[in-house]
Amino acid sequence: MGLTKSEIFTAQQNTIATFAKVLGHPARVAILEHLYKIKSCVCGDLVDEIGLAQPTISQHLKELKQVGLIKGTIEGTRVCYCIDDDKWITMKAVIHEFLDQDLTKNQECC
Amino acid sequence: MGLTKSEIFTAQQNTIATFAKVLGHPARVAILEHLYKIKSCVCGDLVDEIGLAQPTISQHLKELKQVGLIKGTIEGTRVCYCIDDDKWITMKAVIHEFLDQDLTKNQECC
DNA sequence: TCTATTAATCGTAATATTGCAATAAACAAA
DNA sequence: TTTGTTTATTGCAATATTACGATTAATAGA
Repeated sequence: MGLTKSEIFTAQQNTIATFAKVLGHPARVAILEHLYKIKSCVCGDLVDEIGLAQPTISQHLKELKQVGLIKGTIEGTRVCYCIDDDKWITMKAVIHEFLDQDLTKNQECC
Repeated sequence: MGLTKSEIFTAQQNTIATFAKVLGHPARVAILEHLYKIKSCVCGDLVDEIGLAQPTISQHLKELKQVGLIKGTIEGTRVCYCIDDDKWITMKAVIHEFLDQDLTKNQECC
């Protein structure tokens, strides 16, 4: 079907999945890494930096913007993209909480 | 195309994306959470716990198994699934490293 | 052996994702 | 106004994902 049944999961589970999903493509990982490295950030730079066509980059930026991880400011003909630090911190907290579950070994089976 | 151009990204970027992708569905998040809570872990339990059909759960388990996050041991007619702690630790390290990039505010733009 | 139980696989339908060429939109500068 | 620059949008093709019914495979137990 290709359609996720989000209703049957908790809000937390859906939140984790939403953040993880957007990180689930190397281009978006690369974009975020690049936005961290440089201070002034423009889409054109990203097209050069990453080896994908401009519409493709634009689309990945859109997805990152939709979950709120980046924000874009129009500056003339250019758009200045940068990471939304608050959202990044939220994502970090959500994913960390999930990943840092207690590693009590399940020795009873396996 | 639907086909990710992994060649143009670094191994680290691809690794992050691979782990994130598998966490990018609430059912798989729920499965992992459940496997953490209980010690003895069986596929049937998961079908009851999560509200998806048995073939669907089986498919999600397969994806988790493919990235190595879980392992299954056959026990009679049942299969005992549990988290591969080593792989979990690897994933944690990889994702933490990415998420904990220095939050040096990009005040120069935005 | 026959039956029940459990999980994997197959097949299929619906939808989503990835990628890009072509085009549009928005603005700066000549 | 015209031209160039930059980013977004549209439209499309190819592939991937999600979900499930039907079936199969494997084993336990009567």
